Amino acid sequence: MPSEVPEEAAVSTAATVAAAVDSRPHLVDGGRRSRKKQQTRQRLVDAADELFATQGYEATTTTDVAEAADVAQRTLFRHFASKEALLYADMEDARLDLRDALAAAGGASSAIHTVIQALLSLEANFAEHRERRLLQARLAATSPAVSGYFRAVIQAGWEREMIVAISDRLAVDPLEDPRPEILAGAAMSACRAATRQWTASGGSEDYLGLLQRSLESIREIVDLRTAAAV
Amino acid sequence: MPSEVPEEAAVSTAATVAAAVDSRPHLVDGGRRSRKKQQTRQRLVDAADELFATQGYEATTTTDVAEAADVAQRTLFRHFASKEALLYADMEDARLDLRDALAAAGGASSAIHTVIQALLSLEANFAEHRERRLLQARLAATSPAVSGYFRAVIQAGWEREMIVAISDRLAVDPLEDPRPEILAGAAMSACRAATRQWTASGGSEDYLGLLQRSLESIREIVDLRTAAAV
DNA sequence: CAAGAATATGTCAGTCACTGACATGAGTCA
DNA sequence: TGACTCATGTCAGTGACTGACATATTCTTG
Repeated sequence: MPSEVPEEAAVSTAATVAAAVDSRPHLVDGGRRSRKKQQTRQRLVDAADELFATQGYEATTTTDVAEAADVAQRTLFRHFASKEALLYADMEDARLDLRDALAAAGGASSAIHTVIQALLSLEANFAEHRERRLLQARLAATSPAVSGYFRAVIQAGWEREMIVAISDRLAVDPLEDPRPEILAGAAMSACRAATRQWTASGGSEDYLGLLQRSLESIREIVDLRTAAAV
Repeated sequence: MPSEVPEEAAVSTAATVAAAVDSRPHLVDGGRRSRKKQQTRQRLVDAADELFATQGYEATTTTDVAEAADVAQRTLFRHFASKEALLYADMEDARLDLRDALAAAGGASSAIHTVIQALLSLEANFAEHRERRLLQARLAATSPAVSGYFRAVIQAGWEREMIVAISDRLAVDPLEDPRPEILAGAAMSACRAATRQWTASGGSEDYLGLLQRSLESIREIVDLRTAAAV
């Protein structure tokens, strides 16, 4: 078995969930200064999307993006921690949305229901990002750096949100009880599978339906026998 | 939901499993030339382990490792695709072992049983790598690059092996049916959880027992209710 | 055994993501 | 207006990784 690790040993408790809603800098609008900062950020994201889409991910340098956004490369790295973070700029918000959705779905009858309900509720918000998500999927298909970032950062971050919510709800210690982590891992795998199907269809299929079917089939993995078919 | 991707659209079928056993260059021993090459490789791995353990991962440069192994840095990168690959040098072998184990466990009553059986059978072989696995876990805890590599490369590779084996066995298309991927994701999360517990104990607890308990609890994730405790 | 083909390694120069330090200028606030 | 904050520019790094070419060792073949 591979070796892994606490990922971030001290996970915050759900008590912090409600208080965290306001930690989204680009939604608060202090004044001209922060407005300009957000404009710069947006220009960078737009420039990156454009260049990634036309030239490909690897072929685009961070200097290219910075110049297209008419800022110094140094400025790019003051807004984004990495080249990959540019592509997944919207995902930090989505993670906080997931946190809220998990809290809102806390009343469900079982943990798996909470998770499914929360993830499905997110999809409504996501319909608007169709183009961007197709781009992300297409680039992840062709660049190991992108798919690696997705797994290592985005997916891991989402799993952590679920682990906190689930273990809080079950009143278990996620360092002792593996079940929250397993459920979170299964849920994210279901999301990946749904996204793969959706992407393969070029975005034409109904994503919500695919996701729902995929998430529902988590229940079946215990009884997969040779006889079974789709 | 995050966007992801085929990971490597065309997955090989289980038909290739048997034929792949001999694809481990450092086990075949052609003559003096390949023997020397393997010695160089081993010196690099040993030097890396030593330096990573004493100075830490980030503080060790690839040039440090190369010099400690008395080769050029360029030679290091002819043997290993990345700095992280040095640390997880044994994992490529382990993946092939997993492939064999999955084939061997193919007769189990259900897919989840096949997976559990295969993973548990691997643990026997792994007892010998105790030190190295503790090091890997410790470094993954402190370095995002390491934990990211683990998730993005090692774990993803193992999941692919499981997906191929499971979907072959169920005679389903893994691009259409999400269940093999979900099961694989759940299994790897169980492995991570077990490894985390084992690492937290400093390697003193019985890893096989932890892994078994963790893998068995995959069955329970469907029925997690608030009432339940450990 | 003496070429000659393969190939593992060394050397060197280069690319690119990312960072620390310092300067500057626009935005904010008393 | 004047002091203070902070987003940005500039510049000089560092470090992982790569292509190209030279060299030396090993394998092969006549």
